[in-house]
Amino acid sequence: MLDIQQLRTDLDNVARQLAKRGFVFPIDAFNALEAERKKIQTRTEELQAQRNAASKRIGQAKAEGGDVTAIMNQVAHLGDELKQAEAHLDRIKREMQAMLLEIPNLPHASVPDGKDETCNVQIRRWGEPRRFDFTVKDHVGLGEELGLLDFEAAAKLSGARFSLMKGGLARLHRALAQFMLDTHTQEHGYQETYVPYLVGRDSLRGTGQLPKFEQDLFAVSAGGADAAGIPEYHLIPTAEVPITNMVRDEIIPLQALPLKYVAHTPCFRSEAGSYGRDTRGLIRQHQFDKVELVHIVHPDDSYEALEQLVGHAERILQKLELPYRVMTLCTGDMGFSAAKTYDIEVWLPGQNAYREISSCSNCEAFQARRMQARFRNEQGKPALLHTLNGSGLAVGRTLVAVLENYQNADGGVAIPGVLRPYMNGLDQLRKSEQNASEL
RNA sequence: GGAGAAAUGACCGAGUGGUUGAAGGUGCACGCCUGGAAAGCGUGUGUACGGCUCAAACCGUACCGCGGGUUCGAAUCCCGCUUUCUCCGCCA
Repeated sequence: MLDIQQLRTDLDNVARQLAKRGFVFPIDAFNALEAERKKIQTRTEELQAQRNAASKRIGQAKAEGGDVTAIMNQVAHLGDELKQAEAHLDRIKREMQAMLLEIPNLPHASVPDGKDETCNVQIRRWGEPRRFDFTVKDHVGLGEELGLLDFEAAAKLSGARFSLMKGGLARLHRALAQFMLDTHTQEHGYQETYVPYLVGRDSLRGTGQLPKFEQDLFAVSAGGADAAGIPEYHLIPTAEVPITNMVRDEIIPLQALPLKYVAHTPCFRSEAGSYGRDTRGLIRQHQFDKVELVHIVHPDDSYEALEQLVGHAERILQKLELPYRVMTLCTGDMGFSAAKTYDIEVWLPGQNAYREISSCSNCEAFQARRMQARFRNEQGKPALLHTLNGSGLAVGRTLVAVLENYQNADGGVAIPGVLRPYMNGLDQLRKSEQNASEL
């Protein structure tokens, strides 16, 4: 949510900045609503003041045993008008709030202009894609030929965009998540958290998924779908939601900052509107695991924190020796809540392309304002925090990257060195039946 | 799922219709005192929104879990909800 004060005083500039990300600010509607708000609020408060003054006099008169009917008559007519004014003001405030909740964050000055992902800017590259002297397979071919990846079974159980892994592959998937958690907690100073996978609407509003992106979420109601108009819970689309909302309606003491949390969770996304995209394989699933990093920081420190955050995510790929590049997203490609976003894209030999494996964003005070997430500043006054989040990393996509980058001519897949301790020492996924049962 | 109890400021805690933003205490800040500290004494100590302002001061409004209602007036009365605790049932 943007600062209403800023909208009142600097509207044209705000509208111009939002236009860069393809958002058309309803200037006229806003101004009209704001003018009405001012008028009605002034009137309402005036009436309230009259009522309060009269009531006070009634109290005094009664205490002195005086006659009260004269004042009562004076104030009698106020009731209806006041009630009407209050209702009107309430309506306007709701309307204003609804408008505010639909407006995306302002892009930071350092974000490149552009309409879509073709305008993103590469800022660095790490590692060289390996050269293969055989025809590479993609992760689907590899996983299915190993007998460890079964999309048919997943489709039978749940439908499209679900996956089922077995044996060494399922173990590798778990190993990746463990490895990421261990690295972030032991080397990068994050506190591990275990969080709910079902969250309420307030939480989703806080981080910006609601009200605008309801169709991207899965809703859950106790007692089944028939029970509900408004669903009780939503499955988290990312651990960013539960983790960041830990500070909702809180005032964090200055010396507690920065807060750095990591969680490994499944994520659930409806992928509405992505029909036909990435239909093959593990890249785009309704359910996937992710290790998520969240920073809750002092506003002065948030851009430094963003650089650290990206570095922490990159560190995972470096340890796995997977080539990647870091992109600054342009204004037109950023998510709703972000002021600045870096995407990390990993090299996938099966697609002969770099594909997103992490997205790290500074949301500045955008989420904090929605959440009323504050800290007590140097003057002892509550002030809005800045929130950041980033994948560190998407586990499923990392698994894809390992399979494709570490494949051998015989269809086997080497286990990256850092993962072997998590794999009971196994150094290779082989095309043998035993493979699965050895573990 | 059933029965009961509770929810007040940073914290504890008083307050069953009338100058209550809210007694008292703790904590915190500042001052006095002291060689220094403690104790003691004094003063102060919420947030949000709006008006007027360059700004501050000032003024107004709202806020005692949340949402409604009754009333000239609600922390206080009524209704609904949420959360926490206790007991019973069920359960990984």
